[in-house]
Amino acid sequence: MITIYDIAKKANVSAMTVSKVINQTGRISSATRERVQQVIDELGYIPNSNARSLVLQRTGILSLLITDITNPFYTTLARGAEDAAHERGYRLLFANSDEDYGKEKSYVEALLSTRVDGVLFAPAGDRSLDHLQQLQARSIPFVILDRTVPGITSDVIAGDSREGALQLMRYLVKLGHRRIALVNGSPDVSTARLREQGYMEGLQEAGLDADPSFVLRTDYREFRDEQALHSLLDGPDGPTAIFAANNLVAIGVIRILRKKGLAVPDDVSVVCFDDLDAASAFDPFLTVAAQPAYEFGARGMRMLIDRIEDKAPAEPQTVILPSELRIRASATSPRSAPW
Amino acid sequence: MITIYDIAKKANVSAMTVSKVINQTGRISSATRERVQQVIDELGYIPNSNARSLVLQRTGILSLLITDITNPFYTTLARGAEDAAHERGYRLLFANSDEDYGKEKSYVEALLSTRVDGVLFAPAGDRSLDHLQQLQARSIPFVILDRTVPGITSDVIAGDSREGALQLMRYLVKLGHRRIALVNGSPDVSTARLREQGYMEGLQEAGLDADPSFVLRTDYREFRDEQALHSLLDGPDGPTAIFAANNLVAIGVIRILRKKGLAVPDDVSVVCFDDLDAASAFDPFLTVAAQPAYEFGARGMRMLIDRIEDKAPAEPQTVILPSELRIRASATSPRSAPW
DNA sequence: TTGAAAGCGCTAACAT
DNA sequence: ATGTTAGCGCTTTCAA
Repeated sequence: MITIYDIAKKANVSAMTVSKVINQTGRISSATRERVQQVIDELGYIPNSNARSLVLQRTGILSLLITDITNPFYTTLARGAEDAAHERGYRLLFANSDEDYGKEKSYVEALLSTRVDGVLFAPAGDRSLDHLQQLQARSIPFVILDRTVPGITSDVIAGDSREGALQLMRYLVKLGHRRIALVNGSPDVSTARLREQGYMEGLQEAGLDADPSFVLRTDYREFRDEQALHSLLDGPDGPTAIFAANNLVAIGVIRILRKKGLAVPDDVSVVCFDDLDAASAFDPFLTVAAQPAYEFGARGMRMLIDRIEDKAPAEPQTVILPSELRIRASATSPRSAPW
Repeated sequence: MITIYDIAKKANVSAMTVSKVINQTGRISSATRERVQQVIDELGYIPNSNARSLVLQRTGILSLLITDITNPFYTTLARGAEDAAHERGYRLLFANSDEDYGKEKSYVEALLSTRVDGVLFAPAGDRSLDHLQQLQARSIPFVILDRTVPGITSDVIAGDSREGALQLMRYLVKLGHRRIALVNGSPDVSTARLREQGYMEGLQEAGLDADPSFVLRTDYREFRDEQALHSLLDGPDGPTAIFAANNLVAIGVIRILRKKGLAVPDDVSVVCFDDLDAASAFDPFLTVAAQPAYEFGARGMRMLIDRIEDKAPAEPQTVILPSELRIRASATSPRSAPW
C-alpha cells in the first residue's frame, strides 16, 4: 500500500509537509505544494482514513439506521439523508434493522466500533432504549427519526401521527363510514400508539363507539395474518372501512381482501399512512396521509450535522413534519351510506 | 474514550492479554479470560475498529455501489446484498451514484480511503472503466453487478438483457404488434445495448423493418422527455406498442401517454424490464421481463466474499441470471390486429 | 500462559 | 516554510 511516506520520499519533503498539502493546513510554498501535489496525482495516492480517524478522533462517517429497506418511505428518507450528508462532506453508513431489536443491537455495536461521528436513528421501538443509551453513554450525537422512545431526550424529526390519523378518520366519517377498523403496528412503537389515539379521537368526534374487536395490532411490515383479518370482517357487522397503520400494512390488507373476493373500495374502503413510491404513482390508488419522507431524511441529517459541528442550539430540538391527506380511489362512501 | 489499556489495567493484565481474549487467539487461562471478559462487559468496552484495521490491513467493511436508490430493482438488490454480508460477518457501506459518473468517482475515492475489503459495483456505464481500474490497481476485489464494462475482466453477476428483450418482443409480436418502438437507456450502458440488440432480433425474427425513428435513447431514470415521445407517436404510422428499457422508463412513458390522452394498453401497449416493488404488487399492471433482484445482490455478495476469502476459483466467474416474462395488463393486441 | 516492544499510517505540537 | 517527535488504539512478533 502506498503511504504518505512514499509521497514524501519521492517529493523530497517530510511526511508532515505532504500532510499539510493534503489538508491545506499550515504554510507551504506554492512551489513545494505543486511538486507534492504532482507526486500525489502521479502515484494516485489516497490517504488512509482509518489512520486519520485514529489521530483526529473523528471519522467523517455518519450512520443511518432505518427499520425497513423495503418500505418506500424509508428508501426515500434514505435518499434525503444521503443527499444532505454528501452536501456537507460526510460519508454515510447505512444499516437496516428490519424492525428487529437483535439486528438493531448488532448494528449499533458495529457503528460504535467504527466510531461514527453521529447517527440518524429510526428506532425499531421502545426497546431501542438500551441502544440509544449506549450512544448517549459515549456522547455520540444522534437524531431520532420518525418514532420517539420514552426515556430518551434528544433531537427528533417526527411526523404528526395523531393528527394524520385524525384526518384520515374524519375523511372516512365524512364519506359515511360508521364501522371503521384499525389494523395497527405494534403498541411498542410510538407512531402506532399515536395513530391509535387519532383513531380513537376520530371515533369520539363522530360519536361512534370504540369496538375493541375492531382493532388489530401487528407490526409495520406487510400484513399477512389472513385469519385475523377474516375474523375481523366476518359476521353481520363487519367494518365498511379499514384504517391501515402504514402503506405496507395496507397492501397486505388489500391483498387479503381481494383473495377473499372483496373489492376495494366497493366492498371495503382502505386508507393508510405513508405514500407509495414513484413506481405506483402513475396509477395512484391508495388514499393516504402522506408524510414528507425525503424531508425526514434531509432535515434530520442537517440537524445531526449541525449538532455535531456545534451549530445547533444546546437544547434538543423537535421538528414535527405534518402529513398531507391525498384522496384517491381506495376509499368511497359505503354501500349503506346514510344518504 | 475507553481503550484496551483501561481494560488491561482494571483486570491487572497486559493489553496483549485483553486482545487475546477479544480475538480468541493464543492461549489464555480460563480464569484470566473470565476476569477480563467481566471487565469488558462491565465497562461496555467496544474495540476501535479503525485502530484494528490499521494493523490488520483489513476493515471488515464491504461497499455496495448502486446507481439508483429510487429504483426498486436496486433496493431489492441492496436487501439481498445486506443479508448476505451480515450472514458472513461483514458490514456494508452503501453508496448511490445516481447514474452520475462524478458522484461515482467521489464514492470510489471515499471507499478507497476507507480501505474497504471489497466492492459490489453496479457501474453507471462504460465510463466507469477508470474507477474500476483504480480498484484493480490497488488489488481491491470487486464483483460487477448488472452491467458489464468493456475493458474490465472480473467476476460478474448480470441478467440476460438480450434474451429478456427478445422474450418481450416475441410476446408483443404474438399479440399482433408490427410497429414497436423502443425507449432505451443510454448506449453507454451495456444492458441498454443488449436490450436494443434483443429488440432488433425480435424485429428481424418477425420480418419487420427496423425504423430508426422508432428508437429513443435516454437514461434509465424516470423518463420525462414529452417532446421526444410526442414526435415518436404523432403521425399516421406511430407505434402500437412501446418497449421501455426499464421500469422507471416505463412509468415515465405511461405517465406521458396518459397526459396526452392515450390509454394503456387500449391505445398503446407498454412492456419493460424489471418488476416494480411490493407496493405495486397488489395490482400488478405492467407486463415485464422480471429480473431476480434479490438474487443479484445476495449471490453477488457471496461471490465477492468468496473472492476475498480466497474461496473462489482463480478465473473470474460470470453468472447470468435469467429474467422471467410476467404477463399482465399493460399490453394487449393492437386495435388493428390482423385477425 | 503472559507481556514488552515495535509499528500500522497519519497529524498535532513543537522545534528549527 | 519545513521537519522532528510522539502518540492515536490496536496486534504481531518474540521473549520470558
